[in-house]
Amino acid sequence: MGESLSKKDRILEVAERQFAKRGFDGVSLREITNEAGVDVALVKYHFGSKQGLFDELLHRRAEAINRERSEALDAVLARQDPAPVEEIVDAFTHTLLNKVVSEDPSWRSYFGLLAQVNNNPEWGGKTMSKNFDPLVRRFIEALSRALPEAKEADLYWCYHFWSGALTLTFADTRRIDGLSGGLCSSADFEAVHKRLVPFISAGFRALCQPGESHD
Amino acid sequence: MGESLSKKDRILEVAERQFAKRGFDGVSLREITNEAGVDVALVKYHFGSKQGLFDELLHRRAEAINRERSEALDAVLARQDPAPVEEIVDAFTHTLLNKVVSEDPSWRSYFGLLAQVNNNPEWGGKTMSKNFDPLVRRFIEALSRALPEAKEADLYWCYHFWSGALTLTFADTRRIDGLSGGLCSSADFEAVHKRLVPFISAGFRALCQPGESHD
DNA sequence: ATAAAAATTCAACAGAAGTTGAAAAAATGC
DNA sequence: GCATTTTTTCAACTTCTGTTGAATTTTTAT
Repeated sequence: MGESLSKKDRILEVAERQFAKRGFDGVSLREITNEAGVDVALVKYHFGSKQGLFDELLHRRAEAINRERSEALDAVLARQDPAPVEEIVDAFTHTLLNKVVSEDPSWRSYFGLLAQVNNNPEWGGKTMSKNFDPLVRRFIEALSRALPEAKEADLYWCYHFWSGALTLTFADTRRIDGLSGGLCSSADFEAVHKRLVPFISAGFRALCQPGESHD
Repeated sequence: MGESLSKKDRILEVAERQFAKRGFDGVSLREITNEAGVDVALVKYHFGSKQGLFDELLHRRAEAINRERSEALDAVLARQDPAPVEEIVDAFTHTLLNKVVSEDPSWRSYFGLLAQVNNNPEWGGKTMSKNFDPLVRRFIEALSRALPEAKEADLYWCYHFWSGALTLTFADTRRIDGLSGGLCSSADFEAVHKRLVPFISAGFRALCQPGESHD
């Protein structure tokens, strides 16, 4: 059989892609189940509800991400602690971008999903926090050692900007393609990786290193 | 009289707030018209369709924003051209943040709306481009003069990161409130303003000033 | 082989969705 | 005051929404 995925997995795969593209309310269960070639009722059986399906999507890859990122941070800190800002920022970022560049395309859908969630004013904050804040705190602590003069609030705001930049990247709106007249491509995640780390690191230093006065 | 707005304007006001909070597909016309105290059919009469209402919302404030930002840039460049990166970045940013801080709360809804649009993978890129790209190009040209060694692609990517950071701010997800243990507040746009400009400016310099080394 | 459990299908409901044509009301111009 | 246009209401119609109970098939374990 060419299609060896279970019906449950087919639902997950299609739902991930469609939710990422059109948002939670922008896709109906029937659109998902039709594309997956299964009955609508299976959603209730396997996931309880539409919201249950969405939550499962979000959760199932979050642990893997958190583990990989945590290990990447461990590796950096094992070599040197405090570590350079660039290396900490890179540990947080390259895990995601590598997955998008090299591995199966479903990861790209997942990060698109995260982009939707991260910018959702209703429940996005809570959902992101539940899945990722413990890990983020580890990174911020590492950054706080790398930038010993930093005020804590500044570190959180820097992370906020960082998160926004990364998120818009994963949203993959193709706006930059037209804006740049074809010079840049929204899907060129290698180009992003090369630039995001120094960009964000410089931002952290500017706000969190002594001598820079911002208030 | 407390309520002197026309029915058309009441629809616009409620729709702006609700779309910003829950997205285009997350709100029904009846929720909007009920809250506004008008008949559903008025949407078709005044705006043609739900999409027409949304487009009108987006468009009606875009021109004012573009004009103000353009004048802010003019003022900076009149004083000095090439202008310092910080001043150019600030001209782009403070127009929005000032409106959110001081003026009527509907602006905050509008920027929340922009956050929704900017991260929409389906039609967000096209919509943002149509409304804002000509102005963005002016800013990028000014930045290109401020950073004469910059490669063009780097400038566009820097703008992309910048846009993402600003956008997540306007999404106002309150994630940072919990993450920071109450140290930061998602709604504290003054705190953002104080930090965003140096953060983004440092990013631009890091990527676009080749000689500058930061280690 | 058979009984129990898991997975899947079927048909439907009850409500909500965007849209719409026609009638009524209000505002406008003369 | 009357005719015309603009605005608003009313009622409905399809289509689609998430959800669900019961029946059926498939798998698993014995």
